[in-house]
Amino acid sequence: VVTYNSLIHGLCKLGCWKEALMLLNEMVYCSVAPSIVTYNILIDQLCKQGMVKKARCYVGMLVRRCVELNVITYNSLMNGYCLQNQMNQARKVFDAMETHGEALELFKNLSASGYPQDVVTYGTLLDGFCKNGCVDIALALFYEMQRKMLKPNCVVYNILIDCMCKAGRLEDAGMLFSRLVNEGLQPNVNTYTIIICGLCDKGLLNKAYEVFREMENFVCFPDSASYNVIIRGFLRQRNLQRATELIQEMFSKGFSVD
RNA sequence: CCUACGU
Repeated sequence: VVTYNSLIHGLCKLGCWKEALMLLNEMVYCSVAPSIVTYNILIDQLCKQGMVKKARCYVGMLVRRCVELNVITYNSLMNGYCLQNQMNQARKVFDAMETHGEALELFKNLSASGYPQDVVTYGTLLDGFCKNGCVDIALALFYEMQRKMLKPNCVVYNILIDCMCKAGRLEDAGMLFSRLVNEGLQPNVNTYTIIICGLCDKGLLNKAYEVFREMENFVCFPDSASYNVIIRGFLRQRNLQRATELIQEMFSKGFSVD
């Protein structure tokens, strides 16, 4: 099953749906039962490729066949709606996941109740609202998850920090960063890249460069995205000197420029 | 072997 799942995952990512479905048929033929992971891969990839409608139908079909789904299935579907900016639909999936199944009928036969929202559920919805410019709703969710005793992780903080940076609210981003550290969490490469990006967008390249150089002291080594972000920043300021220097540096580390 | 974050 694991081998089939990996192959199906790869084919779906490449958009080779025909081949993926042939493999699915083949596994049934070889009496290898598809698992929940197999279904989740199909649903997630349909969603990521803009076919939420199909994903939704597929979930409906699995439910009718009494296949046991899980929180990942619904997180994927919810993410699909977020990616289409269909936040009302995303919210409906979210509500349908409420532990105490009354919300069940809000989303016709989704049968999502009893799969309590987890940190990823919140992170997904938060990100959806942030990307749709609903910062306040996102923040409300951030507080709501804590009331529900779900500890925001680094990804959740990154989502909010990115949102603040993109809104030009660097002070708020900074406060969230402090909070992340105060909670005993470790910022990761994404955290720093997000902040560097925010500083670059504000034209604060010296500060951005400082963060870029200091992140290594916190065991976060700049990756290809970090380099690309700061190089773009310097190019925008016409600092070809610094940009060239960094391009060479990233090349020497085996990264490539976008 | 599957789900949320940075260009």
